[in-house]
Amino acid sequence: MSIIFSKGCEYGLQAVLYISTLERDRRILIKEVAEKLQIPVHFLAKILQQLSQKGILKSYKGSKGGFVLGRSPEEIRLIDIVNALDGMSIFTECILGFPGCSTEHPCPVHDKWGKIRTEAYEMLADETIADVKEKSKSKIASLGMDS
Amino acid sequence: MSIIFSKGCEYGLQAVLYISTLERDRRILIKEVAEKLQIPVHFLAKILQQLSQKGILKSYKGSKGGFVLGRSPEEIRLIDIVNALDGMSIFTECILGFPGCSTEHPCPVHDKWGKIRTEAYEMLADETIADVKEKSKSKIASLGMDS
DNA sequence: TTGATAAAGGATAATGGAGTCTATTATCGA
DNA sequence: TCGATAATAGACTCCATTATCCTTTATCAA
Repeated sequence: MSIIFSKGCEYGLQAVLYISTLERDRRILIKEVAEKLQIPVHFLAKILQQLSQKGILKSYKGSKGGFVLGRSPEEIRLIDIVNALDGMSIFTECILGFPGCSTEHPCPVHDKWGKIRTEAYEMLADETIADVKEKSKSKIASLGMDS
Repeated sequence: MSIIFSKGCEYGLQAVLYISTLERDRRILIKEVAEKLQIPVHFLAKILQQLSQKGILKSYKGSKGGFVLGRSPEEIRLIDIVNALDGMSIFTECILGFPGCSTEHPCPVHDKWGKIRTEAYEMLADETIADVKEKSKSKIASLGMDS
């Protein structure tokens, strides 16, 4: 087993991307997101909750409630979502698991992995959900199809 | 939480790197590796066992037993160890967790992530444990020091 | 042949992520 | 004001990873 992001983080990324493809002011129900993306509702509820607390989403309780983006899509970067849900440890910890991996005491792949990790970081930090809106739309549109 | 490799895979990589820094024909005890790298012995035993079954290590039972490399260090690539312990799913699965992510139905970061993932793969596939032997030595030498 | 050694292997616990369930709180509309 | 709605919040279950323990098997040396 190897993973990049936790399941919750994957779900969170998908959910925010989905919401970003809809009308900006429409309040989206957890249920709708869960059904569209095939995510367990109660689990998704937790995740959207965290994203609300971090300001990435904004939630409204009660009837006519639901979720909207917490700020404009140009101001939500993929890294914000990752940071909110999984934190930044993936960008700081040694890929080989060695303790104290640093410039002074680098692991055998410290430099090469550092370069790749930086690229990954920059990708996530450069891309806003506005940037990928159209790609998100077509990917989500493909989800219903028989695989 | 986000991880690249499982704990077992990290330990396996560290262990093989450690063994590679020692005399080629010396039989290394699990206990020695575990103490040097601060890995739970019994857990490490399982991992070295798997690596033996895959031919990356060779084991000898009984007194004067222990582990040696299963083939020459020039023929053991980091990716071999990863493949033996975690498999290749990290190089095939969608980073956002979308099902059916492919050229036909790419996720929003399919191309960019694909490029980074390929670089990561190539790094692990290029580096043999012979290549990183000296770096392994100095990293492992630094482990005892007070952090 | 026997005792000591060390890996193999199976059974069992502990931990944490993933997922479920239910009660509570806030909001809307009638 | 009341009932319906929907997010919030906490407790709880489940399961895979991580870790531990113990018995068996193989090997060496005396």
